Amino acid sequence: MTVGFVSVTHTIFVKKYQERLGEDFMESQQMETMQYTETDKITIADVAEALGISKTTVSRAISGKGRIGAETRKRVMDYIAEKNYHPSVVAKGLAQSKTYNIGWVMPGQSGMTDLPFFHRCLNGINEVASGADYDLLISMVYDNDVSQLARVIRNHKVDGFILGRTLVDDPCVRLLQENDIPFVVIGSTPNENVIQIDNDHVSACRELTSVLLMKGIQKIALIGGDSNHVVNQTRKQGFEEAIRECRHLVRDCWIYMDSDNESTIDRLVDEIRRNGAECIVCMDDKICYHVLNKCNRDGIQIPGQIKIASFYYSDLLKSFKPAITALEYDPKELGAVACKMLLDYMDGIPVKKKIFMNHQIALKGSTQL
Amino acid sequence: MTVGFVSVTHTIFVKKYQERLGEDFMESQQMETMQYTETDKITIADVAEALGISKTTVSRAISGKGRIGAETRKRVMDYIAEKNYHPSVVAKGLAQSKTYNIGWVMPGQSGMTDLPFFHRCLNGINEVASGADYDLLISMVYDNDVSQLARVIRNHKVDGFILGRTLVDDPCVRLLQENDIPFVVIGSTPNENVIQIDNDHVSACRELTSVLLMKGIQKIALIGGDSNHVVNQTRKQGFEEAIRECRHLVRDCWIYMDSDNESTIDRLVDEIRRNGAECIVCMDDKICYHVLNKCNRDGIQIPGQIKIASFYYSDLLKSFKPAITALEYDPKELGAVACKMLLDYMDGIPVKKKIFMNHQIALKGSTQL
DNA sequence: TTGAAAGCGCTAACAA
DNA sequence: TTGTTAGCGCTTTCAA
Repeated sequence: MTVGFVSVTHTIFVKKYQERLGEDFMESQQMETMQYTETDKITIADVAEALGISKTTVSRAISGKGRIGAETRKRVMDYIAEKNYHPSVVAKGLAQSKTYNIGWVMPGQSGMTDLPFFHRCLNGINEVASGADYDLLISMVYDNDVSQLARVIRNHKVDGFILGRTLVDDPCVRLLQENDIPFVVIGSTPNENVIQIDNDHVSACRELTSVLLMKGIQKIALIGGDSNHVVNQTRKQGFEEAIRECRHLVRDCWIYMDSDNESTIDRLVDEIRRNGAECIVCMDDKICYHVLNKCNRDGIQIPGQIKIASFYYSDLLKSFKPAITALEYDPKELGAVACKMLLDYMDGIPVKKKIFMNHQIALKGSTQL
Repeated sequence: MTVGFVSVTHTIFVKKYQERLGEDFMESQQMETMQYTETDKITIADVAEALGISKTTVSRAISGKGRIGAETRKRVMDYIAEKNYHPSVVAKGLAQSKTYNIGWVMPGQSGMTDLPFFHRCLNGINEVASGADYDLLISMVYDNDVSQLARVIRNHKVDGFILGRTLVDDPCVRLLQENDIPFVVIGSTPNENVIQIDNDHVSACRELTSVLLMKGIQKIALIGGDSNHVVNQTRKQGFEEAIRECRHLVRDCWIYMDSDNESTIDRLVDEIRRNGAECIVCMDDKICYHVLNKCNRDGIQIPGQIKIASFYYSDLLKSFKPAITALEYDPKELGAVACKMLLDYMDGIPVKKKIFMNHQIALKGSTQL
């Protein structure tokens, strides 16, 4: 074993789970085992028989659909409460040609920054879905590999989908449209005929940028991420609109897209400072995070030597001092509305094609004059 | 509108989605709407009829179970390929009293640090689950509110569960055991009769700590998180075992548990330095992250003035210089093995009660002498 | 107000 | 090798 910068592998890390669970591996593990045996459940037929009534009546009592005598209803409800009976949603679904599942599509290779957003969306989605007795089924897509999504579709496991993110030319959207499956996307897509729920990035970014300019910042730079993501396009647009509207206030303006990796950002911060910009606007929390780290490392004072703002706030930025001026959204609401829309749409209710959510501009110390 | 440290709310942020989707809100949005109409799908009966054979035969051709003539089989396969027919897993499940779903239980209030771990687990789980034509159903639990889990259970929507995390006295574990549902946990629990897949935190932490001591560190401090989490207990144990085994090398040793919030950590770092410790061992990535930030802010040199190691490595620590000495695990493998175990267990195959995964110790610059 | 019967799309004895 | 029949657990006409 050596020490220092050398990585020491204590135990080998290479076996795949197929081999892992082979004889050798199992032998080396603790020996005690467990074995499962089924226990059987009570059905609607059992309830009907016990009460001396028909399955239909029981069904009616539970679902509340159709006429039924108040007394009969009470007998059924009391009995099932006592026996702790709960109907099988799967069987109900089969009879109604529904699954009571909705598919949640998210990237398989998400990183530290997207995950909290998705997770908050999920909280909102889950809240309204479970309220309608729907559950969420995960399908992960890897870049352009939509085979997992395709599996869920052809297996008829869900009634509709919610996409957590969209690309400019999104293969999931195409697949879903070809198969004529109901879906909504969180985010925006140029694709027509897609139900979209999004923050109003254009307005939000325009507003924040305008505020900065009106505060007196004359030289401003934007560092943006992957221009293949729709959200980055719209943020860029908002920034540009503000610049145009306030052009009398602007002396210099720089825009760098596709710059969301650390080394590029480090380089850009240097360049931007050389150019004499007063403020760096970061297109998202991750970019901002790297910019802030770069400034910290180099001892660049914020807001003294450079002002910083972000078009997206997240926990990543939470522990920086001074606090960061940023746009704030509510992903949980986004998810909740998306799910409600999908549910309505699946019920045949006409829904709007595009819904914009509200935002907040939080001006903090990082842009103080 | 004011500027500076004041938070400015541009658009109101308070309406709940119920209201949001009410008349007023809808009116203010873009008017174009969409409406969904069902299209119907082909079934096994259609295939059978078209081919002039029975449903059973078709079923046999597809499932591969039971004897069937090679030619008949080919006719069926060709026809369904042509018609792009795929059997309904839901109907199949009903007939077999299975759902082909497995429940994925994760905390609803997860933060930046747990999420990447869960997500990687999910990648592994998903890989083996979909290989067996199973899908993942999300159930979120909020602290001790397990009502979402209870819903999924009583609706009979899954065949088994995987828990992404366990608490010392976990209400999910209790609920699942009471209902006699198959499940496995990722992580460890003192609870007997629970199938557990975990990293061997005790050994790993013992090994890393020993290495540090053998390198010549004599005064060492541990900052640990919530002692209600099993994983934190086991990490503490590993640390203590190493201290005991190497007591001839140790001059001073401090252990602080339940210290995973920023302000506590800031205070502890000060205290630990006053005590003259040479090395801070952080129980997880989040704690380490805060320690590193504190050191950066205060200009404390690493490893010159203090050495830092972490019992858990994650992307959070990626961009620090020097690189951080840490234990490295493979969450995807953890998930994959967990899922395989669950599947076996549900099939009635005896499985080991406890599986330990391997780890790596990566010695980097942050602990260099 | 209640029930009988058919059916959702598939599997699994049991026969042939 | 193939088909008949009876479910899986629920809903939904249609009659009574």
